[in-house]
Amino acid sequence: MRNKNSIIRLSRYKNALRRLKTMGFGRIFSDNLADAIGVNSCQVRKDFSIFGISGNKRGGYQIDELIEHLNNILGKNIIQHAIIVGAGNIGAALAKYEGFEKDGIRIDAVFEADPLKVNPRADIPVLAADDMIEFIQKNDIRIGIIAVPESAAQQVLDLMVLSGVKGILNFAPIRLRAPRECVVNNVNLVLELENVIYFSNLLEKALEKDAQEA
Amino acid sequence: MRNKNSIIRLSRYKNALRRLKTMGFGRIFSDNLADAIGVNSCQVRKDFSIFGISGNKRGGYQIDELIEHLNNILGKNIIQHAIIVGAGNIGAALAKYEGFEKDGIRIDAVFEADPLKVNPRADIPVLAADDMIEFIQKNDIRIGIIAVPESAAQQVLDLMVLSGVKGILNFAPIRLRAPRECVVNNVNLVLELENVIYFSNLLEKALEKDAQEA
DNA sequence: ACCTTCTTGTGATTTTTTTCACAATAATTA
DNA sequence: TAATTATTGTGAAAAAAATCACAAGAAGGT
Repeated sequence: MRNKNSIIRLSRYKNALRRLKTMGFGRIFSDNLADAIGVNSCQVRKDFSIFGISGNKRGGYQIDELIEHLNNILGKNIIQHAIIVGAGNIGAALAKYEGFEKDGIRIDAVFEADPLKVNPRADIPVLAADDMIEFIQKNDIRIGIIAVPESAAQQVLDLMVLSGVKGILNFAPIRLRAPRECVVNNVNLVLELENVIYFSNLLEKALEKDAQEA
Repeated sequence: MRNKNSIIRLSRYKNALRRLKTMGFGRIFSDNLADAIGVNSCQVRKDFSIFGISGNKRGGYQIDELIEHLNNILGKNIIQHAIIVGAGNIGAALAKYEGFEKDGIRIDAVFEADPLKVNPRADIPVLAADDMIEFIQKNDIRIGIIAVPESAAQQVLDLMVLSGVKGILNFAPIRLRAPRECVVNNVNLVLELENVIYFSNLLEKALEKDAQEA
């Protein structure tokens, strides 16, 4: 785990590679890939170097091999099973999102506290929250997605961990506490948007200033 | 812009502060705040120092003042108007998400290419994609959210920029090209989940190894 | 077969970010 | 009011990440 960011980039590379492949490329150079994800080419080579991926001097990298290699590193050559907790806006959208399946991630079920939203016959079944622990244990689920309100999030996490979940993607806008043996990754939508607002304001001010000085 | 991460943390602080306030706190120390968002206390003080926020030695920080100050820095003392393009799973969920409004971000409209999904009378109106440029210009919209498929994303960005949008939050899983005067922030849900999978696998292997060695 | 050209792979360097450590100082207590 | 204690604010140090720069080695040309 030499660099936490490099692993995020590996996923990006894989994405870009898939696109480049459909565009007809069979091999690729570090600078093409760098362009595609917006970093510089040594970054690409260094990332590959860290994970022991090697190419061919002057010949670049074979795309198929590269994707295979990345999938191995990312644990994507086996289908990954996950559940979502919370069938609200975000939870429901994630359940319907096709992007996961395409990437070897299967959402096995959604869990929801509101009995009116429970629907075991849906394409992806929406089950009662009380059945979560049993489901996780029976199906050996390792990955959970939390899409419940802030106030319920910690409790959901605790139950997941208790049942054996090892990795959690959390959409509740709050920092959750998890034991060492469980990884938590947070996505905070408001925060991402605030970030855009801040930097675009900043940029606008900087450009105005430049214009005045010129 | 001394440190790109510090601005992200400012949003997190603000979030935590709101929570701490509802819990009855009136003032706060750097180590409480650090705990709340999971960093160490010098980080908090250094972040504040960078943005000229100061507290009271031994007295800590007044929460109300601090929130006010953060809102100023983040440009959140004025309501920020934004639009969403794409009324699919993600776009629709974002439109319904209450988190934005609470934070002074108003979604003024959603734009959608599919005429069947257009509904100008919805709570947040869903308008025809062709009307986007005019809407952005008339309403002086600066912030756009892209929630369309990968294949349409670049085109949407280009139109937004052309119309005057200065900051974009992109949910399409692709790197978009934007001119210097427009900030783009990417959220890639599959990638976030892959990250969880990678690190939880890694952790599990590491723990197994520890157990064997012990 | 040799020369030229292009691209990888990586140690060294630079830049960025985080953490340390402690002087300065406000609140609290005696 | 003086002594004590807790907490800030920040330069300096350490750690982490990105970039440079170039030797090594394939591919293609002559």
